[in-house]
Formats: sequence, structure tokens, C-alpha cells
Amino acid sequence: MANSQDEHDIFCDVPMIHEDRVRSVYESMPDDDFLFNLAEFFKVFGDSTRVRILCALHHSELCVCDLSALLSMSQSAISHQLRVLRAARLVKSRREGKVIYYTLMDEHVKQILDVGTEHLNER
Amino acid sequence: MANSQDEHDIFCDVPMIHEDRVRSVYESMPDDDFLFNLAEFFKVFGDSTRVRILCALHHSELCVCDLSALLSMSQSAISHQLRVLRAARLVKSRREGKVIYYTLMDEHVKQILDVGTEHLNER
DNA sequence: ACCATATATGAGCAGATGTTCATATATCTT
DNA sequence: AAGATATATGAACATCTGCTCATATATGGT
Repeated sequence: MANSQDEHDIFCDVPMIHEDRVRSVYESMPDDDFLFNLAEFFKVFGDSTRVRILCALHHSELCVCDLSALLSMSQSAISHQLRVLRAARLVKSRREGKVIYYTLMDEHVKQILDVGTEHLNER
Repeated sequence: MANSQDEHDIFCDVPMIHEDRVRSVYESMPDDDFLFNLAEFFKVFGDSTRVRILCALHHSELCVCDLSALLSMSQSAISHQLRVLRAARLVKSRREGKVIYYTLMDEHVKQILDVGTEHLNER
């Protein structure tokens, strides 16, 4: 039987040092499709404009104008980002006449912002 | 006194519909520097290769070879991403001879992955 | 019907990001 | 010391992202 450092198999053409461990992890991993969606979800938090919008909505319901003024950014830029946030189901909107109000979708958004904040604060 | 829809002020040159609300949110917002760092932190989770690495390390300590094999990606690609994860203090490493083992840095990583997973699972 | 206001969206562009390829560094073996 | 192995890193490149600008849509007021 070959040395484990020479082992190559279904996983890839690179050597594996701990084949058993890798195999075990492989079986416990969620499928790639799910992990892709998870990354896409986090990607939405990975932009300072969107984080600032989420943080603002954490405190109060706001319309696009308000967010524009608050963040000193063009209405178009804010609208584009709100579209991304809506698609990721992180915010929801309601119309009142010409004005559209945005709020956070649920508690998960706040939880994630909080855990991130904690991590940054611990040095 | 001007109509509130005509109000322009220190925030921006766009009209604000709810000046008081905006002012109140403005005062409660963390400073931009912090929000930038927060976004940078989440950005690290926003790539499927890195999420897969984190998910793998969630289950077991692994070396670069193992991750390479597990994810069917080049050693170089994995190494580059581990560098990003190290810089964000999401993983730590220990050397044992030629081999370098990676593990998750702390509980925050798991918490964030868990909250994200929850959010995706609720339809 | 017409104009103003609030928001959304498509195209285009500049800057960021992730991979590959080549190579460097570090450790172990002989 | 020389070679093999494990990892790290810089440059180059193709793709993705977020903004601007122009324009479209929707609602309200006159």
C-alpha cells in the first residue's frame, strides 16, 4: 500500500496528508450549492454602503431620500444597493404615496451585525 | 420656514423627507471607520471558497494539502485565501514540521455561519 | 393633461477580487 | 549540501462590483 503522502484520489490531484480526516470532513460538509448561497448571503454584508444602510435601518424606518441624505450618496446609488438588499431579503419596503419606506427584514440581520461588532471589539 | 421637502443641509444636497428622524439616526450611527471595518470583516465570508474552508475547519483542524484535496483547488489558491482568513483573524495556524495546521480562531466564526444558515433555511 | 417629486433601472466605466503560473521560503531527509 | 515536500507570495489577467449618468416609472398636485 502506498505512502499516504503519495495518495491521490477522487478529491483532487494534490496529495492529502490526512486522508481519513479529509474524508470525514467531506461527508459532513453541506453541498456546494448551499455553501454558494451562504457566501452570496454574506457578500451582501461585505460592502460599507450596504452595512451603513442596514445600520441606519436598525434604528429607524427610512425612505430612499433620507438614506441618500444620511449617507451623502446619490439617490441612484442608494436605490441600486437597496435592490441588492431586497433581493437578499435583508430589508422590506412599503409604499406610502410617492414615498417608499424601508425596514430591516428580521432579527437575523441584527444578530449578524451584532456578532460582527463583537468580533471587531475583541481587539 | 421652508417646506421640509425643500430642506438641504450639512448631510447632502438631496432633499430629506424626515429631517428629525435622519438627524437622530445620524447621531446613533457608529463612525464610518468602524462601519468600513465591519464591512471588510463580512466581505471575508462573502466568497464560497472561503466559506467552504471555514466550514471544513469547523469540523476539523486541517493542513493546506488537505484543504486543497477536499475542495479540489490548487494549493496556491487555498494559500491565498488562507492568507485573507488569517488577516481577518478568522483562522489561526500552527506549524508542525513542514505541515501547517489551520483551525478556526473563535466562536464568532461559528456563530456567524450558524445565523447565516438559519436565515437561508427560513425559506 | 401637465409638471414636480420619489424611486427604479440599464449602460458604461473604473477599481476590486480570485485564480493561475512561476517562483520563493522553510523544513525534513539522505 | 542537495533534493523533496509543504507552504507562501508576486505578477498578470479575466471577471465581478459599485458608482455615475441618463432615463424610465409611479404617484400626487394643479
